[in-house]
Amino acid sequence: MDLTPTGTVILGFLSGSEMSGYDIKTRVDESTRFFWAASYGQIYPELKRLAEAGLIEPSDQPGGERGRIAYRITGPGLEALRAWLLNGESTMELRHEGMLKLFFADALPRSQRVELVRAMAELHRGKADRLRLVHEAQRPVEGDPPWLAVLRFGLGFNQWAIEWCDAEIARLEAEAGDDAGGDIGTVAGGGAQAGADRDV
Amino acid sequence: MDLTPTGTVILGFLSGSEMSGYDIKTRVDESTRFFWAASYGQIYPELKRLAEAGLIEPSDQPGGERGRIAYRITGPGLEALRAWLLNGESTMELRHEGMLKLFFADALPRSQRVELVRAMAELHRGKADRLRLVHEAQRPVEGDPPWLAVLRFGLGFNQWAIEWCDAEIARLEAEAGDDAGGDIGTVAGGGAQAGADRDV
DNA sequence: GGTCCATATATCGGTTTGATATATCCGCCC
DNA sequence: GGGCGGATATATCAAACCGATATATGGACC
Repeated sequence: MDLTPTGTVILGFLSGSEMSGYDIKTRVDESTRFFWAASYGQIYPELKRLAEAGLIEPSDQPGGERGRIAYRITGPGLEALRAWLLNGESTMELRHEGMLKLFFADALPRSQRVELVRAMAELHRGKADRLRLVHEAQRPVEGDPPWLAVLRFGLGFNQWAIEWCDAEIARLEAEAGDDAGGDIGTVAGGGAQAGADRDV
Repeated sequence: MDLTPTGTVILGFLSGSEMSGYDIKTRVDESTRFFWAASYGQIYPELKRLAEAGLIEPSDQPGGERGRIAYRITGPGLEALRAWLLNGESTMELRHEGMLKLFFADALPRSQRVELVRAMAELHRGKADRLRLVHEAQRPVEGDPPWLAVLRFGLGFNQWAIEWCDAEIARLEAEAGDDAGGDIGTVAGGGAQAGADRDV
């Protein structure tokens, strides 16, 4: 049984406690969202598939609570989760629109490039703030659980990014000061040729 | 005319020089891939859409070179590119399987958690190495073009991540040394309950 | 009794991914 | 000159993913 990424998220959460699809989506949005998102459109079909495969099962809890179906993980489910945790694979994708813009920024006069970096800094500041809130909201726990490390990673990354942006802004402004008028004269049209042999 | 993300990548590259879909894909893979990927399945249909919208046009270069169709950006295309660059939006998505695993790692005995972090370190080391190669392959240019900043960002991020992993490994190992035998006794079964109120 | 919000499942169009099919051109070696 | 392999080039597909929204119920509050 090969797990889809969404499948691993579901099993992961269910390994903690019984949950409905709605619960899972809520928890994802307040936790893993920062490095792994999931939508209803993925979660509900995947719950059914996992149940069919016997990795999870609907918990028959008493009392008709609306249409709610809570699921719990089964033995094979736990096994599948552990197998995934230990399979040694580990992908990473970054999708960063600000970086993309910066990459193509030689179609832009120099004075406006710094704006792009400023917007990036703003973005990372926002993420860091939210993570800080989450961090402060934690009740203290003993033993430094794994998810706390993950939170530290998110916070650290965004702080690093903020510093990078600030340094870059400083560089750009210094540069603009250097080459006299470089920030007003370069502009449009030239941009179309300038990057012809761009090749990062 | 609202650009799709892939559309902006295409316009961005074409603002540098004429290219075919194949060229674009190749350039993406050796550059923007690190923070923005694109596949054939996106590029070719998007080229047609952009051409229909008049933002790019097939360049009628002499000599039948196979089925090759190179495109060049038009005036409206350049305008659209600039508008996108300046629209102030900037999303960022991280998809990090290693982090996801770490988040759910209390289903795992402590001794094995460190393996997850080691795998992450390996991943980032690989990315950093490749970026370093790209960096060294650059012919020197005057004036520090924007894409060089982007390269520095990628390199910096991965280096930061490596350091984070190394620190985390050290922490985990120290911890394992602390609570006597903590790395052999905890194990399976307990994991299923341990994370019940996980809430990053 | 009515209003509002949280809970809960379901679905949809559009985008992205990753792999693969198909075919041609070009250099190279025998 | 003939055949091989690799680079060039376009096209397509199933599966996954995303973001938004439709629909409906339960409970709280006034």
